[in-house]
Amino acid sequence: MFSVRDNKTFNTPRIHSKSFMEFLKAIEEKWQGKWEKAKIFEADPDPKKPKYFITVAYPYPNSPQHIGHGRTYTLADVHARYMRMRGYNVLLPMAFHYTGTPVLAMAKRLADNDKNLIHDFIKVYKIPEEKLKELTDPMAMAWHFHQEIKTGMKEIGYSIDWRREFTTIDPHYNRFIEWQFQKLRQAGYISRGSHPVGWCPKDGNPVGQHDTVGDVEPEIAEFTLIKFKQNNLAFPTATLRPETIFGVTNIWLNPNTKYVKATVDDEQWIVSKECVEKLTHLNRKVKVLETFEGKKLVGHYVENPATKTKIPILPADFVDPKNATGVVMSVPGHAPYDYVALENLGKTPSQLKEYGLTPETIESVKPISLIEVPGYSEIPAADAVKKMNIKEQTDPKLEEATKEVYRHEFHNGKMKPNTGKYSGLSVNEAKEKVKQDLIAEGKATTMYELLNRPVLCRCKTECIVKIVQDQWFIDYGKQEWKALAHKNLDEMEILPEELRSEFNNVIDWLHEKACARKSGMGTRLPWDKNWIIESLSDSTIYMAYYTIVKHIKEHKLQPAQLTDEVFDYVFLGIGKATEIAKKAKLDAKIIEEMHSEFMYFYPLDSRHSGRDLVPNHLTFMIFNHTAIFPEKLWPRQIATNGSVMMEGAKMSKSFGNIIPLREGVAKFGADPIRLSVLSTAELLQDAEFSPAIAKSMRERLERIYKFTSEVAKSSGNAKTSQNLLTAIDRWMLSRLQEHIRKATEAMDKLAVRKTINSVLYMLEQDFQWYQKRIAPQKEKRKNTIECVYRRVLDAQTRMLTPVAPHLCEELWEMMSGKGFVSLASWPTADESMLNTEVEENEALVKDVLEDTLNIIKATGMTPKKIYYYTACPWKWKVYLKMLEKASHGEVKMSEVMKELVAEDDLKKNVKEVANFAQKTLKEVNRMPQDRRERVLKMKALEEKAAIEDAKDFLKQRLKAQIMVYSEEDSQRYDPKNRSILSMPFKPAIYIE
RNA sequence: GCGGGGGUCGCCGAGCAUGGCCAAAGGCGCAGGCUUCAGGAGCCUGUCCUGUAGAGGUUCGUGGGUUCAAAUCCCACCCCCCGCACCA
Repeated sequence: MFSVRDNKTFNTPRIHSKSFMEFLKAIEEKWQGKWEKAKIFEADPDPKKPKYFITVAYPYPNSPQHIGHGRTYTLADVHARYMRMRGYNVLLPMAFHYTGTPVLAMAKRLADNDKNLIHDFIKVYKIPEEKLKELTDPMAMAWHFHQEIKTGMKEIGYSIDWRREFTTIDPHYNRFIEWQFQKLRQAGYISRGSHPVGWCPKDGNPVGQHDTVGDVEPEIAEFTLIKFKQNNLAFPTATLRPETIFGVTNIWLNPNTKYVKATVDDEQWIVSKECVEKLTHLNRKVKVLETFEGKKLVGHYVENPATKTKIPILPADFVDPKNATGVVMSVPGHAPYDYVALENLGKTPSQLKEYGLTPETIESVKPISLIEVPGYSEIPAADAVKKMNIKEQTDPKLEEATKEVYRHEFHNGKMKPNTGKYSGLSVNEAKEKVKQDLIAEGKATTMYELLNRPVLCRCKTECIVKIVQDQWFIDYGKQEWKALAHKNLDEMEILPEELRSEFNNVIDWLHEKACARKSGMGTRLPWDKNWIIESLSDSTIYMAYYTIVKHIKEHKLQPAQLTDEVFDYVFLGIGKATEIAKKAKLDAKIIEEMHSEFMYFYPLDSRHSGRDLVPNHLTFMIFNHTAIFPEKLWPRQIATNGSVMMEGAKMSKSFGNIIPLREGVAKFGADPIRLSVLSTAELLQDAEFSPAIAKSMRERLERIYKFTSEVAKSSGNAKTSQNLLTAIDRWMLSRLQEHIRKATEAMDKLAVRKTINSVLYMLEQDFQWYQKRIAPQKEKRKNTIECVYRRVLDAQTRMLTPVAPHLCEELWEMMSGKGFVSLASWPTADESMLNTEVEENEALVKDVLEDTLNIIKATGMTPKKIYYYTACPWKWKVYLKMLEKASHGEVKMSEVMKELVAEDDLKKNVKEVANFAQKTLKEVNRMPQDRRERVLKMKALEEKAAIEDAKDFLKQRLKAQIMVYSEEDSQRYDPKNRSILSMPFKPAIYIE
């Protein structure tokens, strides 16, 4: 970094970090106030300007936003600010998503005095304790966080048009959603049916991952219940492997838990007591007739419905009454649990007696082999059990053994001849067939159960599966709809592009999505008011609503006035405005205004969100747009970003490592926070945040501020005559163009990290080099140098504005720019200032310095005098000739020499020429073509002049006297005859 | 299982889509020096190995291959992260 202290001409008052923080606070307030007053972010249709419409997924007001959220919003804001500087009429609006149950649930937890929640509210969210009571009202809570989030967005400086703010429970918005759903229904995309869901019987609500203790996703599987019969009494054994029915040797019941005899629909079943409630939730009619312990039935016989053999009921401790029916069929040949349980039983005759079983009964139960698997014996279960050395049926290793056997049998197993018509089928095929056949014959039925149970609801109740009846779905499974979604995606820009394939997959996977629930806030389904549209379904096309909400507010329209016909006209141009207006009792002009504003801003140019919304919200947005709007109004771009890591762990409430955004802004400043969340990672990756990063960003800004204010203070003129510019000035300006080009290219792809890198680091590096280089001439050329400074700072300030708008406004004002830098134009690279020659010359100086330092390092000497000898003209001639040849194919020594010798001036010293050509050959051949071309275009470099020009600088750096000669200079001092070693781009060096 | 992303010099992290000034940017850390009343900060130098002349050697998950040339292209394998829904 440049040192202010080095600039003796400047007399800087030192700003301490603390006071710089105060300074930041002051300018944040100052500029936010000015922006608001000047209404510069309020965008209205302007036919003279191209528009750019950006939206970000609106926040959910159940907690303050933290720095992690800040990344997504900041990125969108940076995008908006950039496009504004590129001359677009940019609209960036914001709203709040009240829909759903979480706020309700949280308010309830607060009312119930949930300790963890209260702790978070007070300690993390810094909510005064006396306010908590107020927040037990869900609306008050939502409103509180809504305001909290909004204030945070203002404090960090987002360029939002707040006139368009709304919430998703505003009655006007409800009307809009009703219209949307009518449209979906008319298009045939709404369906109805029954659907199994994870369910908390206490709360009476579906549970998803976020509703469970430990955030586990309830995994629902369909078990086959095979009915083993004792006369008319059915023992429905629950299994995931119905094909093994041919190997069933017995039935297991847990002897020490409660079972019931019950009427289930039209049959009599034996199931565990716990199973009853589950069956009820699965919509079966259950009536319990009798309750008893499992041991009561041990020793009874039942009939295998597939083989008609009579098999005994035996006791087993591993049987979990809470899993499915609590009745289990035993396949000891292929199920490790059954195998071990049977062995255990055989070894405990005393226990047998207790259940009235004889050793002979057990003896007669032999494993049956029905699947053939390569690499296993007749009895795979036995193999696995032996391999893992499992002795007890309670051994947790049994879980793994089961999986192993299943994996092998499923992929490589074949049904044996004793499986009747399934003989020869793969297990994979037989499984489904057997199941279907048994069900068709009435010998089996199915039951949903959680695979990963126990799953506990946040309220600590164990979850079960419920079949929700007559659930409403949006049917994303429709092929013709998928085709439209693909079409939209194909035409859309996806940032980062890597995620496109994920979108493609999601579009293919999606099927019916339950779109309404019985509880929560939101909009009621217009045709079935018992249902409330859930949050992922009422947030798919609301970007359109931003374009009209301004008018709704302005004209104080009533929800009832927003009829479906009004929306049809506004969004789809259907009907006649005057007629519709009359019917809706509003002014036709208003409808026209809304329509034209919508048509001006739509389609959506860019949609921003976290990448976690790819498989749901973002894809739903695509689908819904294609269902409702004509193709030319489909979204144009999706930009997603990864999350923010806090010291290595994902920042999230459940980890308790969040920093609320407002706190971060207060502590480190708005611009440093903006910079921090965008500079450490590119879109796809997770970004790392830490106070240290924010602090170092702030310090960097502080240095820029200090430096700029010094330059601004000086009388320096922004203009200087071209012919006063020296090589190094031209070099700086040339480099500047390159950095502008790179930063712009990166911004166009929203590679903000790269932009910041160019503007803040790469440009800065060159700028520092420039300052070092001109240091010896500073006084003499003050005016010109300051002019270069100003040019660099002007471009840097503009390019930094989208990420650090507050500081940049301040810098801009200091440098006496006109108006707001937020509205200034983004710099464009001036091709005419690109200068390869000065860049090559400067590279030469750098190389020379580096080589010299390397020699000093290797020899350990302290130089007094350093001599440089630049290559003589004939070497350059040979070099360029060889380059020329090399650009047409590989150069061969013999060929080159032939040509070279033909030249009169080279003929004289053939030996030296050959020697030099030999040395150059490799370099010339391996040089990349674009560089060859560049060098050939420049011809020979004025090396001597270039080094001569940097003499003062080298002297200062190397603390030695510098002499520069041309190789052929007759006056040269060259005791060791080093000069002969000189090559183009590589002067010879002699150090004394 | 299906799908997506990724493995780089102590750490973080560029570069790889357009192979070649790549021993590989930058930051952090570490070591030495300077500046400073001090704290912080700043500045300079070094930080894979070897080397008393600008050099050489070995590196970019593992193993192959393509090429005059591979961190970069191709193939196989190993390892890590994320998503799979009814919920924001």
